[in-house]
Amino acid sequence: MAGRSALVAPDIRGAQEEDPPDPQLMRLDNMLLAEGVSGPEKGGGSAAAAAAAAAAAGGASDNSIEHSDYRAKLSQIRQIYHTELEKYEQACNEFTTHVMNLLREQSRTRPISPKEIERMVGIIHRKFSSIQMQLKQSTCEAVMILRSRFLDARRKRRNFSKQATEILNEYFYSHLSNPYPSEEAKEELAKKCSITVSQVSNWFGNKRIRYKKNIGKFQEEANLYAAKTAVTAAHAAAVQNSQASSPSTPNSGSSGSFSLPNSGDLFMSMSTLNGDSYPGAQVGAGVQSQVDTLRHAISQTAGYSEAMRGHSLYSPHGLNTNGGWQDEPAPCSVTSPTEGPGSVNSDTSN
DNA sequence: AAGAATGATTGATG
DNA sequence: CATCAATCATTCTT
Repeated sequence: MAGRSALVAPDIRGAQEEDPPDPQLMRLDNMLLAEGVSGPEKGGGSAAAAAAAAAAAGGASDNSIEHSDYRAKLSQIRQIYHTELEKYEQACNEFTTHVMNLLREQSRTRPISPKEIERMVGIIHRKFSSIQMQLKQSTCEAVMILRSRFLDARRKRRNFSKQATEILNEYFYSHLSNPYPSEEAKEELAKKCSITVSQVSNWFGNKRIRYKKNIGKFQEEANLYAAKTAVTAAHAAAVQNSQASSPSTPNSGSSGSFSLPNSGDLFMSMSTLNGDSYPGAQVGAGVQSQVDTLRHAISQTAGYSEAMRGHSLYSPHGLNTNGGWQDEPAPCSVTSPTEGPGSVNSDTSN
């Protein structure tokens, strides 16, 4: 950061930057330079740059909006700074000439030595340069505040777009048994949602915690997204039997649409349905994942009754009662939600 | 305006 | 280093 302090402030136009090595002033100048406030004039491009950034953003608007906003504010500060500085210089010069004229007039009636004049001018300049220093200081302060307000992304955060949250939720609920996307998956999601990878990580971190915190709140969302992904995957199949699995009116928690007497039984029936819909052939891993999501939807809905209300012993999927997802033992093991917390691996599927 | 939702940060932990 | 848990600060919803 202290790289280009080479030609710093030998003179800034007015050039009454004092000879005394004032470290404070040096620091202020350095910072203003580094921040681009007192740097090269940079054309009149403040608005142009902001507009270009905003225009070029197009799809990736999340990051550049903050930046353009920040830059706009910064250029505003810069403008004020330059205006004030110029004003001060002008005032200084005017005042100096004024005093000089006065002295010259007085020199007729009084002998005034040039030393005295010099001293007067020096006093005036010192006075004005102290004012300049105040200006610089306040400008630095403003820049610091601006930085802390805009570069600290915690402030002025923007919610992700609806589409992005949908994509993230789809991934989360379709990988509910192990919602830990790999780096590649994170990159993919980031690209799809036009957010950064760390944002994806943040989102998953928050989601995991908050899902685990109270699963009840996420019930409808869970089976909604699970069903949605399942339908999306096997779109042709679900059309015919829309009565059975349509989540179009599942509101207000009443388990009417999804009420099922025996979870295992319904799971089986759904499975058969799924397999049936797919005309044989490619019944590979793809169908498996669909079954997975469907199973999640079903089990979630099934466990809605009151298992997790008072007692938090309802642990769906790999979710451990102690917390933490803990690797799912088998890719295909069905953890029936109606069972007690004791038996986790009910392997016998019938 | 109050409270919920939400994205980001921080400190602890293994 | 990634994750969890708590917390902050903003935005959305009522």
